[in-house]
Amino acid sequence: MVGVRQFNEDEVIATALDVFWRKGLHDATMQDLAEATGVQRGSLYNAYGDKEAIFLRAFDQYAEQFLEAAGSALAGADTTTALRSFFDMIIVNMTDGSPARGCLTTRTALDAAISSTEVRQRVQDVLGRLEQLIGKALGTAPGKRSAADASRLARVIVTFTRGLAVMERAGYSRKQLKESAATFIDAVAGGG
Amino acid sequence: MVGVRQFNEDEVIATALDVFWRKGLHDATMQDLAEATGVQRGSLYNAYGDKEAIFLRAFDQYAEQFLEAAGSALAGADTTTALRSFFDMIIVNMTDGSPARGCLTTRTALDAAISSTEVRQRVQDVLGRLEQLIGKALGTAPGKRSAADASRLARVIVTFTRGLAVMERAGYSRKQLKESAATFIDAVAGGG
DNA sequence: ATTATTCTTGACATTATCGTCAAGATTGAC
DNA sequence: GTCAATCTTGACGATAATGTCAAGAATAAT
Repeated sequence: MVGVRQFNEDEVIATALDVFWRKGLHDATMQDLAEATGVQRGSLYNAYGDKEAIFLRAFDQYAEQFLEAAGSALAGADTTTALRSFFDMIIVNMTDGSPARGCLTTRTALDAAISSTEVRQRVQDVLGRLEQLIGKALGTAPGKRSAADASRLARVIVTFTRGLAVMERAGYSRKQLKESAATFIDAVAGGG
Repeated sequence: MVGVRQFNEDEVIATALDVFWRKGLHDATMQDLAEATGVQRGSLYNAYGDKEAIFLRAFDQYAEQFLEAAGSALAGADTTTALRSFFDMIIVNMTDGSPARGCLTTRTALDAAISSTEVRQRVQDVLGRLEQLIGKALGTAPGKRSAADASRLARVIVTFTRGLAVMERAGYSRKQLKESAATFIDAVAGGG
């Protein structure tokens, strides 16, 4: 290699992730990325092609972190414990930072109409994998639930997490979100 | 009045609502509004001031329609029936049109970070009123539920509707959304 | 040291949007 | 029919974002 790259790619992607998380794919500009990373616009274009390519890398990094954290949180002894730590993780994830950054996946999903197929695919992929993780966690509980029920319930739970992300954007506090999550868990773990 | 306005304001606002619903507050341009309504940009600025003022009028119209429809749907005999027709209404509302328009409130909530206080206020207001409507519907059921429980559950239900709106944007079909809603209703109405 | 390659930099052209304004058109009131 | 107020129209300037490019800087390999 000659004329070697002057910046650390991992650091740039991590910083880009923060920018996208705070502003969203659509609203973050190359200018924003350049300022945050300290890498000039031209260099970013040279290195990655365009904004979306940077986003995809950043989003992939985010998705891995997120799904791993979800998997860990769901590894509780019983369903209720697993769901409690899972929702705690989710809610902290979206209410962290000042101002809170919200949920990147949800924000990106809402931009669906103006995003490329690749971006939409990434969102679906994360939600699908999350659903799988939850389904597995539900499935391991003492078998009073059928596999089909576990699947359906997993999707309901994923849907509810998306709802929490919207409520956060609408101004609900971490405490309020936690209370709703607790009520939800009681309802589905108790009766479903 | 002299030099009278050449367009019907109600029609313009209704058309603007359609544009905002399809594109979102942020992505709809005055150009879009001008083309859709047949009223020139300059005239719109003259009549309303700016894009947000038009949005607020359109959103208010939307909110009234929506909450009235929600109220009617929730007027069922028992809680389960009420919730079923409510979710049917919600899901049709967000999957209607081709391509589907999604949920305006949810989309607007996600734009929160870049919107004015007034816009955010409108979103909170709709969600709060919806929560009230649902709480009332739950409260009228044979009193096996305390008022506090009904409140908490109402917020959970609102949150779940927001989740459905996100899932719709992520690409889930009307049928899938209805299945999730049915599972959700069974869980909360049965066990909660 | 020289070379060839790659990266960096700043400028450029393009496109889109915003909001404003002056000139012209329209119309109710007298 | 004239007047005065209001609306309409098209043009304008400002700003911001995109993506491209040529010239210069940096460096690994020889």
